[in-house]
Amino acid sequence: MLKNEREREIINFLKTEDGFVTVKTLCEKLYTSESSIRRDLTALEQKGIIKKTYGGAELVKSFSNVVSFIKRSHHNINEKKIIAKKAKSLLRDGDIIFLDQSSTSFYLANEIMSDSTLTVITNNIEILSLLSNSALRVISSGGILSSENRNCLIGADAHSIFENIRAHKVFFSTKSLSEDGIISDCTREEVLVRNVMLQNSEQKIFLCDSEKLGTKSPYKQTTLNHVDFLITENDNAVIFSESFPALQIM
Amino acid sequence: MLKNEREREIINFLKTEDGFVTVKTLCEKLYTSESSIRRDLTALEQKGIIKKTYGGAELVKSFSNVVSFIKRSHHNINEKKIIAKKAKSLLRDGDIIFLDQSSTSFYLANEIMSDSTLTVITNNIEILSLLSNSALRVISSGGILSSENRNCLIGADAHSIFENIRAHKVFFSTKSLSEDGIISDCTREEVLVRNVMLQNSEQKIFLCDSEKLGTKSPYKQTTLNHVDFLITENDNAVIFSESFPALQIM
DNA sequence: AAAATATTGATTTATTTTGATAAAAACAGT
DNA sequence: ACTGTTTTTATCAAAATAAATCAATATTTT
Repeated sequence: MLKNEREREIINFLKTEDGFVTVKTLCEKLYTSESSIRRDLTALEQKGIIKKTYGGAELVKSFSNVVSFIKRSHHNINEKKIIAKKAKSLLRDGDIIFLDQSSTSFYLANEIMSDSTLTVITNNIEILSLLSNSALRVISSGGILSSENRNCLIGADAHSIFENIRAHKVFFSTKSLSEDGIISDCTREEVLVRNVMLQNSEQKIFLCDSEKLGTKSPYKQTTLNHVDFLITENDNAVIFSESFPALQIM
Repeated sequence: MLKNEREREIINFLKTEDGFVTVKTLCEKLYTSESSIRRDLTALEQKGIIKKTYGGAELVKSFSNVVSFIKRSHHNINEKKIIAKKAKSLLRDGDIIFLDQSSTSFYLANEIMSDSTLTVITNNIEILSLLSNSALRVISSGGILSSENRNCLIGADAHSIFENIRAHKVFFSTKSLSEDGIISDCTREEVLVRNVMLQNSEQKIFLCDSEKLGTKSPYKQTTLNHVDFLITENDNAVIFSESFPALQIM
């Protein structure tokens, strides 16, 4: 692996992890020696992108737009990455996809960064920032920056993009999936915009780490019988296969 | 295989891949020697299309690393911060403002992060990311992620937000301001969306670090007689006070 | 067709990058 | 403050890549 390539990977790593990596981790992930990693890190530090610390490096804080989304708490990162990998396997060349405001969608965005045949439409500003470093065709919804999560766009202007584009697939995730197959979430406005995505997409793919399973949230999004794929990181979701025979579980 | 044919293929390769290829890969894919590939690469580099790196080459426009953005934003950083501070002094409580896709606007956004009475409308995704960490009311345009700069939204969906909101002030910046007062920029789509901002704002405030002074770019944005304020980091702009008596220079 | 010019790939030479090692520095626990 | 461990820095030879050179081939011009 070349220096150039590594530097990009390192930045990417910092962005998708919590803004910090150890030298060791980088060695393992990038299959290279400590020396090289250290040299890369000093180079990146001189460019002002990262800050070396004892044992590793972190993204510089001053460029909050590069870092912004890292501050947000992403839980169950590993589960979400597994789900993202599975979700990726459903994609075909040339697909037009909606990615919702969930963090799981963000990890999917990360997986597809180099699939330049795809078109991504999203209201998730973390995804927008991330994919601004890719060659993908990206379309953002407009709208009001959600006052609750501050990571997505909502309101009428957010709806209009999804109303006017027909997607092959929508990938989405919410807070809760109850035993009876009701998918629900916590904020009304976000449910509304996600609904528009669901209505205007041929396939609906629900990304659901098993922690959500068996929980309930105030605002109903949809039910599993309207969903084509249910992707979890393990096999816990098979309980739905009886009640929803048409649902494909991955 | 002929030279220009190869060059085309190389560019094509860079565009469809990750924005980076190794010399080796090119040798294999194009069935030719390292020497030829290297010669092609140096030629393409001189044309300014690619940038050679150890082991390969990358697209120059390449967004694909964060570096490009940081470089851009770091250019004349102090001047831009001075301008941003001056611009901030024009703001009143409750103002609704348009911030354009320029990096100078980004620094203004940085200055106003704690003024929670303001409403910001922008097509600059860096500003969007930044202000997602603030308490400001923020509205984003929709649109296509610009393929050139990868830092802003363009196209019809970008226009519509600015068409439907009337702002108190628009803060904007472009590549060039010539001696005769013509403000111009490099990409047509960006000029267009900025135009909509200008049309729908009461006051028009041009942020212009003095390096832009006396230069010209292909696409005309507007002229100084349509501008209310011209803000620079020093006094170089006073030369315009005679020709444009209505213009306020800061 | 011959001459002039440009392009190619092989070879050699120079430069950059790499990984290993040892010594210095930073850290953690006592 | 001392000790053992981990991490950093500095250095160097080996490996990988780039640049320069040149004869052979291809292309264009005359």
